[in-house]
Amino acid sequence: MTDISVPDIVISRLPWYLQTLNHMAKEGLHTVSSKMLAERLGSTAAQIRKDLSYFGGFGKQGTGYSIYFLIEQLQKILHLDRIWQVAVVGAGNLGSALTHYQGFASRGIEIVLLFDIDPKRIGAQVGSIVIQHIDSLESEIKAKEVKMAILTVPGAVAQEITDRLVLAGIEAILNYAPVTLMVPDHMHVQQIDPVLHLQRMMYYLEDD
Amino acid sequence: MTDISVPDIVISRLPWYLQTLNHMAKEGLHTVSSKMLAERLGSTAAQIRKDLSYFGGFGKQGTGYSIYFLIEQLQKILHLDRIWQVAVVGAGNLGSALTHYQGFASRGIEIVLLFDIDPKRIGAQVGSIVIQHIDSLESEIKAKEVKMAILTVPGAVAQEITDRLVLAGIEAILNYAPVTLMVPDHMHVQQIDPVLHLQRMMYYLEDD
DNA sequence: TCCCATTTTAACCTATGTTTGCCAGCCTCA
DNA sequence: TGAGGCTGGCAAACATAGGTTAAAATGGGA
Repeated sequence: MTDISVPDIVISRLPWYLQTLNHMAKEGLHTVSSKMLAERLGSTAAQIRKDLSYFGGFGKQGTGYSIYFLIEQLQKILHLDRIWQVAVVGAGNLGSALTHYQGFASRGIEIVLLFDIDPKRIGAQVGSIVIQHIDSLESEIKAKEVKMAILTVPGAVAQEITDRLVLAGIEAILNYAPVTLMVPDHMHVQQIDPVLHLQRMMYYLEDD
Repeated sequence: MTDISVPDIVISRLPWYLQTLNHMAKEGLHTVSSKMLAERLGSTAAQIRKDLSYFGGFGKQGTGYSIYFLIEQLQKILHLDRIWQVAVVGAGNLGSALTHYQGFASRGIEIVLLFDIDPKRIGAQVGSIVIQHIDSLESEIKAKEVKMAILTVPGAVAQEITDRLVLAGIEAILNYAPVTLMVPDHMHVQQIDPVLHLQRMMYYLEDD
């Protein structure tokens, strides 16, 4: 359910703050001012203060923010104080690469299911996960009560698979397929299409 | 150089429009109304009309937009009426998967360089590209006059590599590493971190 | 040929997001 | 212990983005 009281654009910046705060913590820092954080992020101090103030006063005047405390608070806000289980649909190059990705486990994300339609791939192991046939998508997702899915199937079948994910109880989809998915209102979708991101930047490049 | 006359948020939506228009063209449609396009995209008709009107009147009253003409115009605006050569830095799972990705060639993007630091990988072929040592990054990029790079190196070295890319003449970076890159003002960076996207959606999910 | 439904366009208005300015609290240093 | 410099939080001002409305153009059908 979408909490409209905090703008989505603010929510979208919180993981980004958190990422840098974690780096700072690793560097041994204990406190940070909004100004310092802004410089590191290429943002502004006012923006960071305003974003954080939606959730309460985390800072201390004259000092700044306790990095440890702020990380803890952001994790609570974003519901990161638990492990989130995620299903990957599509075990091609990209799906396999993502399943292998080290950055998930260290940040509270666990890939627990991996599906494909190609009989030659079924049963093969990617890391510690066995590739299952897409026929068991609904039953496995329901059994494990997985709420998030990563979609790395060809564009031609992405919508069809999405419909099945919705019926299986998935509530959030990270979509790598180059199509705009049509989903019910309660669903959350994030699009990751490298081509779209590159094209956006091409606009600003000189056309030699 | 950033053209401030058209908001970046508008630019960011154009590739998305283009993607769906291309799908519609493949389906055999010839014209589309802003209303129809909005329904397909989960956007609003007014927004689409307003976005397009920044660049001129592409539509016809009573009819809508010619899909073919609109695709052509958007391609011109985004500088897609040419092939863009891109370098990939980091030939791990993700870098290799991206280099293989079929969706680039069909949309005017050509991966022409692939770098890694691991001696065991140098010389290996990924598709039609040979992995080169990162020592030759600057010389190869300059020789080929490549302006865009995809970064799939570990977070720990991402900033260092970025600095080298900037000096080599790269102007736009698609960054898959889980760090916020610090770059000069004239550079364009797009961040693709699956964890950040997932975390953003976790906020909206019930914390069982 | 004329009328009506459709749809863009452009101007305007509303809502949303960002920045600024100010104040109060906190720390440091003399 | 007191003064001065930082710093977060808040509210108001400002800028930007989105939605609405009225007018004009188009095409189709009677």
